Parts: sequence; structure tokens; C-alpha cells
Amino acid sequence: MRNYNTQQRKILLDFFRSHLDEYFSTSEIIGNLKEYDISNSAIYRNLSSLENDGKLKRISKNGDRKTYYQYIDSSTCKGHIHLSCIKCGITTHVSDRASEKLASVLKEYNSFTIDNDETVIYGLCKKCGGSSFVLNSKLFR
Amino acid sequence: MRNYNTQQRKILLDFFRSHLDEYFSTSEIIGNLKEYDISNSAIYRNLSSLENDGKLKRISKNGDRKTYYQYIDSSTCKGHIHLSCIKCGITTHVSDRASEKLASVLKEYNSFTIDNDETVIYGLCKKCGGSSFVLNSKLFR
DNA sequence: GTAGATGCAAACTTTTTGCAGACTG
DNA sequence: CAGTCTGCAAAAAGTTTGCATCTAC
Repeated sequence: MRNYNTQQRKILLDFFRSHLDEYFSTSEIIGNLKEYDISNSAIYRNLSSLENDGKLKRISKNGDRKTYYQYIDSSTCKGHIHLSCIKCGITTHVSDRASEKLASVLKEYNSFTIDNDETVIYGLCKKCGGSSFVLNSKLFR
Repeated sequence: MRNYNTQQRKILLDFFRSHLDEYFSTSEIIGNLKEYDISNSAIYRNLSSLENDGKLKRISKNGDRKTYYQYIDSSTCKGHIHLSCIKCGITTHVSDRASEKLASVLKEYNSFTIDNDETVIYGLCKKCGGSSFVLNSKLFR
């Protein structure tokens, strides 16, 4: 029941590792890997198994019905809450110090135990925070 | 370009309003509405338009590739961060006081501006927080 | 009356699966 | 060598669309 490190799995991991902090829809992944020797079924099967292994995270965006995946670098991601910018799409992590504060606030006020690995907080990153922009035909400020 | 309050739209809204705090996959919705007079295309078209109107929120769960929807009661949900229990699936809201604290922590430590309406925090609710359980063949404590 | 919604069936898109052959450890 | 994985093609599942008809306002 152990994973084999096949060519196709390597191709997928290489792709994601060269695009840290970005997410891709399944069809984008298929498109990006067209030039490589990998079948769609291998892509689907590996996406599932990598997600299961915690190496990829599945994401849903507002406005479309697609499935997105993002690489999870266990050394930097494991146990860290993700911050995803709804403008530029870049993902970063909540600092440890801040994570502790968030956890204690939720515990104290709502008796809720946050699961850092499962949680993605959406909003505007430092760079995008100041300017207004259009997403899904709506104006955000 | 204004929405008509059709029978089919009412059926959908009634269904969601009688299941506040729960989410459903598209196929579950179709299954639940089998007995009513509503076609699949009307379901799909209404789900999209209701999502667009902010009356429904689309959710993705770990482990499957389905699309889930949950009702957003604008009076209680608008502007409130959601808390979703990964054990029982029930959704609640972060209290206003706590929301402000969360926002300021993220701003201060990560220069990140949280979007309350887009964010769902996953973890264990008050009731489920104490006990261990199995999800997707994994043991959680 | 008219803009907008519905149902139906067909077209698409996306994802899964069975199986024989190929590859990994 | 044994257990896994792959490609292929077919099937299944999920979603969208065109069009004639119907409904809401």
C-alpha cells in the first residue's frame, strides 16, 4: 500500500514545486502537462493520492465550479493557517505568534478549536490591501 | 435583469431555509427535491444565481470532489466569519467581538485584511471539541 | 405584453473505472 | 518477483445550453 515514486508522480510534483504559492484547476494542470508523458487518468489518480497524502490541498473559489489544487510544502505549511489573497491569488502563512492568538480568541469567545491545516483565510494581502479591484464583475475596495 | 420569484426558486430557498447551518452537495439537493416540480436545469441555474446574489455559499470539503452549497442568512451571516465543524458539519458564526480581534491580529502580524464573508474557519465546535473521531479513514483527536 | 424562467433533450466537461501491459522497489 | 501504477478507451457523473413554451410582474 506504499506509493511508488513513478515518473508521472514526479512530473506532477515537479510542476507544483516550481509553482509554490499558486493554485491550479484540474484542467489547467492537464493543459500545463500536455507536453509531458502523462495520461489524464494518471493525473487524476495522482492528484487524489497526493491530496490524500497531504501534499496537495484542494481549494474552491467563488464564482466557478472548478476544482483547484495547491502544493503543500510540509516544512512550511504543516500546522500553519493559510492566507489566500482574493485579488492576486498568492498564498502565505499566518505567523506562529499570530496563530496562537487566533486560536485562543476562537477558544475563548466561541469555544471553537481551530484546525490550522484545514483553514484558509481569504482577504487582501499586504500588496493588494490598498487598492480596489474587480472580481467576478463586482467591485471590491 | 431582475430575478423573478418563481416557484422553482422558492422551492430551493424553502429547502435551504428549512436546513439552516447545513450544507448539501448538488446531487443531494437534486435528490431532496425529487418530489417537487423542478427540473435539474432549473436547479443548476438557480443555484448559480442564488450564489451570485450571495444567498448561497459554495463550499469544498476535503476528500471528495463535490460541490456543496449552504444557505446564507443575510441578517445573521453577512459580514460574519463562518466556523465549520469538521466532525458534525454544523456551521456557526464568530462573534463580533472576536471578529474584531481576529482582524486586528492578522493586520498587525501579517498585514492581511481578512474578508469575513469569504472565510470559513474549520475545526471542532464546542460539542465536538472533546472527543476523538474518524474522518476519511483518519483518526482525529 | 415582455423580460425572464422553465423543461427537455442534446451536447459538453469532468472524473472514474476495467483491464492488459509496464514499471518500481 | 510482487505489488503498484499507467495508458487507453469506455462509462459514468456532473453541468451547460438552445429552443419552444410558460410565468411573473
